[in-house]
Amino acid sequence: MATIRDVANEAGVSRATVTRALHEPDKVSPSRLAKVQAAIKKLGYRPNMLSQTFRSSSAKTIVVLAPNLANPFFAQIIAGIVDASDERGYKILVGSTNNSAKREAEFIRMVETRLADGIIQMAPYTEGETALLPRQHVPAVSVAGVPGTPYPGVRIDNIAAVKECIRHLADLGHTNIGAITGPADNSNTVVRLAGFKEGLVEAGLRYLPALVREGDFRLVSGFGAAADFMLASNPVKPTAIFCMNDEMALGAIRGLRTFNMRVPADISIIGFDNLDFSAFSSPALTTVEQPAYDMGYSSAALLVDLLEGKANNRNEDIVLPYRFVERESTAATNQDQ
Amino acid sequence: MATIRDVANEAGVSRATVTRALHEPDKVSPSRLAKVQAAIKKLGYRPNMLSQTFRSSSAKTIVVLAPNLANPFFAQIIAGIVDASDERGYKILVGSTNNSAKREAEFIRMVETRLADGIIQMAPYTEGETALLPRQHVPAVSVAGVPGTPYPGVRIDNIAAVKECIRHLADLGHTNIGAITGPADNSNTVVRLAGFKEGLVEAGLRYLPALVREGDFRLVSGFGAAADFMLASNPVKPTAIFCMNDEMALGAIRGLRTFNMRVPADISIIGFDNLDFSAFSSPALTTVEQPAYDMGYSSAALLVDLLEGKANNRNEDIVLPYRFVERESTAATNQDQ
DNA sequence: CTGAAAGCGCTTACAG
DNA sequence: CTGAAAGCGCTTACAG
Repeated sequence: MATIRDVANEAGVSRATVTRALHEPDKVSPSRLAKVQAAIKKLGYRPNMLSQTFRSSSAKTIVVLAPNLANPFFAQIIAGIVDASDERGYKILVGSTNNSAKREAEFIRMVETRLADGIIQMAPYTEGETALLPRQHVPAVSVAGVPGTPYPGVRIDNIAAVKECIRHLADLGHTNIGAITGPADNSNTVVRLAGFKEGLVEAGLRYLPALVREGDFRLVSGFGAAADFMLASNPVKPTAIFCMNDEMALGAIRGLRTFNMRVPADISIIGFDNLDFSAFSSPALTTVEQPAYDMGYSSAALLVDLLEGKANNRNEDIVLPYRFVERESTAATNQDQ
Repeated sequence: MATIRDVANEAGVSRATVTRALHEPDKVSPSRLAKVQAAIKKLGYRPNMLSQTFRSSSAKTIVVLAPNLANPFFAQIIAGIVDASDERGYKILVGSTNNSAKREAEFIRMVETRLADGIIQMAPYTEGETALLPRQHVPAVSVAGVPGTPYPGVRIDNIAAVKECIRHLADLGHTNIGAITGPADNSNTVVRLAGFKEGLVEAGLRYLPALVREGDFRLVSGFGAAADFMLASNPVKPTAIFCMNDEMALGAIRGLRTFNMRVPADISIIGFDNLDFSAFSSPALTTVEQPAYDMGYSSAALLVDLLEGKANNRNEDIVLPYRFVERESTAATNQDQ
């Protein structure tokens, strides 16, 4: 590979002049500029970006910490992050933590060692062994998280969204409203569960732990939780289930079908996220739309602003609007029951 | 940030000794080693990886070129790529090309400028303006592509897989078998269409262009194509449709429902990929399983082997086994028709 | 085992 | 506008 020295020799100028021709061409005399450009072309010169990056000690790179890359909701967010980063000239390094504190620490170290400039953490966990990031002095932004992180985030108002779901169900006449949650230590689970309880109270309903099952945000866990509801000895069965994401809702619908329960005739199901699939399932899923792509886009834009000193560091969350989407999976209580 | 010089001063040794203490500790006397380690700890020293990377002129980074990051099939592949890369000590840079040759060129340049060591291209396009990569001298591997790329790839035997789908349909008594394809210029579309035609021939059936619709691999396009079949003036309607991916198949099922067509009673549907969702849809989708995660994992392992000279460069594809998965969306032809 | 020196490829004051 | 020099932080022969 040709270096700047080769170009300088070829063009008969100094290396400094080559640099200037590259970055501040108007500060170079036309004749030399032409010579340099000819030399660059002749030699097929490309600046060594490893060197540039080292010199400027900025990698122009953002690490995205994702708990689960195969999750389609996260995939949407990442698509938004990548587009915003591209526009701002930043590269995206993917970090799959698998909820391991050790893995997370490695990525934090990448920022400490200048390999990356900042971190976007998707759906950060609550206080647990995976909550390393807050303790480090690393530029960070969370996306699809919850209030109260020590760094700014881009999210929706989860509490309000969940309450709207419960109100919808209560308005349809449901009194035994169940829930399928995410992992108990997940911050979104905690917040949405709070919203669930508040929604119940506002509807004049009681919170019954027997009507709640813990899932892991994946399809199968929704299937299993639904089956568990059907098999439980508890005589009180939910006539409606709020699921903390669409995948579990879709899994639950399928699980219910195994027990010959029709959705929504026998039982109503609500999801959360509004995946593309949710509009095309049978029945189409009633859910809460999170603007995943926009959330990703905004989080990257926010982090870049922070890195470039264009945003105040006041640690305020950007709260994007959600949208309640009523489709076919919810209906009035079945009078036969 | 403390540098190696600070550590050397603090420990009272030379910088070379610090480097050795870091990388070849057994070549350093125990007493100095201890001093260096103490200094590192005291100063909280972390090697500047930008500098290390520059010195060794290897970024230990792989660029993943993805046509569409939000696609769940690709998300699975990426998950595999990331895991394999992590194990081998490589980082993953995400490149969203949006099928733009200009964008693709930028990522190729990253390799040329040493910012990355190689490229994994997902589902590469055929000869078109987006087929820049083959012409460059850049270490590359394709994943989920087709035979004939100028660099090695990890894929399944698409032709055989599609033929198995058609045979399944023919065995069920279908004679009017339609197809919903991907974009016409997509290499997977081209290859699977060839398999479709071969399958028809082997089943003693004729290929009818009127029974083929072009989609774009997304849900809505499957929906639209199905609607188009129903609305077409052509009296010959398919009694079974082979869809080139699961998303379009799921969209098609939904579209058919709009016309009161039941799957599989009135019409059979086959997908391709076997997304998680496909097992949980109603009806559950008959499809071809591509080992997406493994394909991603293998492609990254292969590229790293290539980069490190551990694989011969003979440009042979790794062909992973697919699996035909019969579920509920296919059935014998409806006798009423 | 150890250190002084040179160098990776680029850019940034500095002096002219 | 231009070039010589110094330096970013690290590592690699080289000599001892």
